[in-house]
Amino acid sequence: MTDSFSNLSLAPTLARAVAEMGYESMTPIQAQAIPVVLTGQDVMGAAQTGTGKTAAFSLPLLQRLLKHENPSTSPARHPVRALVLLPTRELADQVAQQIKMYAKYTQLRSAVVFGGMDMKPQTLELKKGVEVLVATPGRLLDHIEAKNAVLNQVEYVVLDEADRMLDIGFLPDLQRILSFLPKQRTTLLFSATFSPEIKRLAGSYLQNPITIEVARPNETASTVEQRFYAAQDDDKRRVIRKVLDDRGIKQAFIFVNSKLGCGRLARSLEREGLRTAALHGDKSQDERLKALEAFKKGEVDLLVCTDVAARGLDIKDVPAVFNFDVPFNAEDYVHRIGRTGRAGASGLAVTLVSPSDARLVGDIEKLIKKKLEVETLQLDTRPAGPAPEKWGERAEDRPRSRASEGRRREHDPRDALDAPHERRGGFRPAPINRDPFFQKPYEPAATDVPPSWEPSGPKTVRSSISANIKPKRKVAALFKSGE
DNA sequence: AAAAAAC
Repeated sequence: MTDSFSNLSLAPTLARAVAEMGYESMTPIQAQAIPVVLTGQDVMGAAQTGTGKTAAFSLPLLQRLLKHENPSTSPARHPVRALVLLPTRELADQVAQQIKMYAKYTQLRSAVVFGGMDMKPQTLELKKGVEVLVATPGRLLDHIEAKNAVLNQVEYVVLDEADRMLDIGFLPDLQRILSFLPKQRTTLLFSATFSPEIKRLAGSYLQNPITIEVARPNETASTVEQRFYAAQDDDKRRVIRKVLDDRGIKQAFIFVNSKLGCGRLARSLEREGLRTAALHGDKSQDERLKALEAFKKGEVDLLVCTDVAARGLDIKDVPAVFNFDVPFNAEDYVHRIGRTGRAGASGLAVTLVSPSDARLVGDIEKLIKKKLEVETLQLDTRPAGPAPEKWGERAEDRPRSRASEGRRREHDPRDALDAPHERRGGFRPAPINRDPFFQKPYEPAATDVPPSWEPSGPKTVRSSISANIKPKRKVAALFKSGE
């Protein structure tokens, strides 16, 4: 077997840990990346999540740390020799835990630092000395400024979820961190998606990189069944319930685009009797951890989350992912649905599409190079009542419909719980909410928008409609009367 | 149109 770990001649200490974890054969990304990383060359690696990416870079990295002692450091000191950067705290934690397991029988020490936790224990660990440091950017900069972390001996730097690390929100911090590292070093970049812009930008951080692509990048796992259902906002929860019922699905991730919407949707579902937890960046780290744990243990069935949970989280057996909101970036769609159908399991990804989302669906279609059909799911309990509300109206102005009557308040005091939990600011630049690497300016064609956005009449139900060509018009048409 | 990442 050529793809066996035993053919790698890993250090016995590493081989033992790998064997103990039950790994025998390598995944494709491991089989391709490990030999290259062992040579010390720069790597740009594209691989779906759930394909063993972490082992693909950490095993050869640990091997090199073991075999190639840095001559400029005395054995008594333990400078940081490898730095692994990730875009979310949960990911940093997860990757750090894996590295700890791989390094279990070596003398190499590792540590993880991220925000939302007390600095002191992290500082103590850093002062003891670690060879491998896993971190999120903000907290790492704190430790650098406090002189807790000295990075001038770093030989290897890994940017996981590299497309996110290189986007405008992270780039200033990342550049600052990189400015503390020696120029002479190995740089490894890994991501499930690589847009051409990111590839170009990444090139400026790499020296003669070897490109490794296992699954074609930006391609979604073939084990995931992808569905797009047209739904007005008020119907979305019922569509979710119906899909869960029809398919007998117990657990799911539900992605939304905003933190406020996350808390609200979680409470709505909870009120409807579903066991739900919310996960977003304004929750305390403790709440974030608890939400994730509760979902892993099966104490809650639905995890309503923002894109904080879109990348890399390795939770076994998530049978379904719902996109309550269509993601603003098509790349995020690929990452979100990557939460299901992991490691060869089958998964379901349902995206709920409202008329204004048509362009976003078109973007997704282009990215994954797959023809998408927006279907209408017949809701069993839908009363054959009056015409649906106008699309243009604000939800608050509309008469309350059906079951939500009297239950909803315009200002739920618990929304205050979703207020920023931690202070942000300081030297960070003002938030820029556009992402030039991913966003292309949208200029509607003359024919793109219907002349008048009429209130819709009785909704016609169609079995399916192709969003392949001019998706904006097609999907919008789905909501228009009598077409 | 948003989210993420620090005290």
